[in-house]
Amino acid sequence: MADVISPATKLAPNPLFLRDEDLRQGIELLFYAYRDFTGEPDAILAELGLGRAHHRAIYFVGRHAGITVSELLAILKITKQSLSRVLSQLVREGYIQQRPGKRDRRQRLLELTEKGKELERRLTRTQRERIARAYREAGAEAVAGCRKVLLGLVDETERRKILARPDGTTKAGA
Amino acid sequence: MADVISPATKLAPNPLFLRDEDLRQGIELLFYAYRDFTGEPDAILAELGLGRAHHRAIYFVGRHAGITVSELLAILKITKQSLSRVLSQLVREGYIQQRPGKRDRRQRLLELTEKGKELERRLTRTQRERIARAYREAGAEAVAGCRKVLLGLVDETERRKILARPDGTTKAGA
DNA sequence: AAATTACGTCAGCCATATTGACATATTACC
DNA sequence: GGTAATATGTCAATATGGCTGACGTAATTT
Repeated sequence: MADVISPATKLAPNPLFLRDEDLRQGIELLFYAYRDFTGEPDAILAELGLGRAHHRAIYFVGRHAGITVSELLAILKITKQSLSRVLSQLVREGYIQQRPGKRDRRQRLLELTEKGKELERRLTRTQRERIARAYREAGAEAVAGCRKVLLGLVDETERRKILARPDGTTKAGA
Repeated sequence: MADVISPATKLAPNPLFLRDEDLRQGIELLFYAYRDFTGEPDAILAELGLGRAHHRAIYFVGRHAGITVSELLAILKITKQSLSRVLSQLVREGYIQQRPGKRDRRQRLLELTEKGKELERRLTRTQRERIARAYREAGAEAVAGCRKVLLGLVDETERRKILARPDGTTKAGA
């Protein structure tokens, strides 16, 4: 039960659901799901001259109003230069608003403007509906299973953060 | 039961697992899982001067030996110009081999060389291990649920193709 | 006063995608 | 046999979203 994955072999007669074929199906399913999951918002964004990166920023700023730049960087795992470009465009075009932190005035706490919230809702709606449909069709039990598995795919160090994060929505820092 | 998603409202007292909060968790989980799922192979690829796009091509050519260019395009959903660059590099560097179709000699059937197979195994191994661990920890039932949900996220027209695809591995065309 | 932190920015590079136009070989059809 | 359609490739231009490295500034910490 310890060596469920026989290294570098396709013919491993693995027990259960851990056969090479099943794992490959998992890899592919994740690819297809992600591919189609991002398709609809991408189309909306393209009209506005924005890209997927903007969506991610808008999404997480909406989710954690008052988030700092470095916290956002930690979530997105990109460099500050990359984020900076995205963020400054969103500020320039009035989707996101910055205000200095109260406790630490070096910080620039981020929040969505009304325009930003509107776009966030519009973008997220398509994904929420897609997920809701999938959830509904699969049933509560399957959903619980899905969450378990997906969480297991995340780097271990990140897992705690994610579990700690939800509900900690209103972190108005100033 | 029909309008489980009340449009543009956060406070919808939805039944079950379909509350806004749950759906958002789903969105995020997918983001985190995908982010970390692609991290390891990306590092290997970077050393070789390749990118994620090369991985995808290698993966699916490995999975469907003898696949045609247009079939591969249909899976990846990118333009042929994009694929062309990736593919010609992989051929040039000896990871992928082309041979004309037997029945239709316009086709260039794709298959991995030994070098390509080696790289494919190396890349896929990290993902397979990650999935295997997640599966093992979550249990068979959760895995089944996960598959159901992820499949539900895929565009409907694609779903059939995916279900039809697995096992149809050996499509040696020439 | 000096070091560190939070953030921004400039410059340049690379990978991955796009569209549009055109070329070639092959097959299919009338 | 000639024309149309198909499978593939290619050239050129463009955009996006990452990256590294270096430097700057304001605020906080020590």
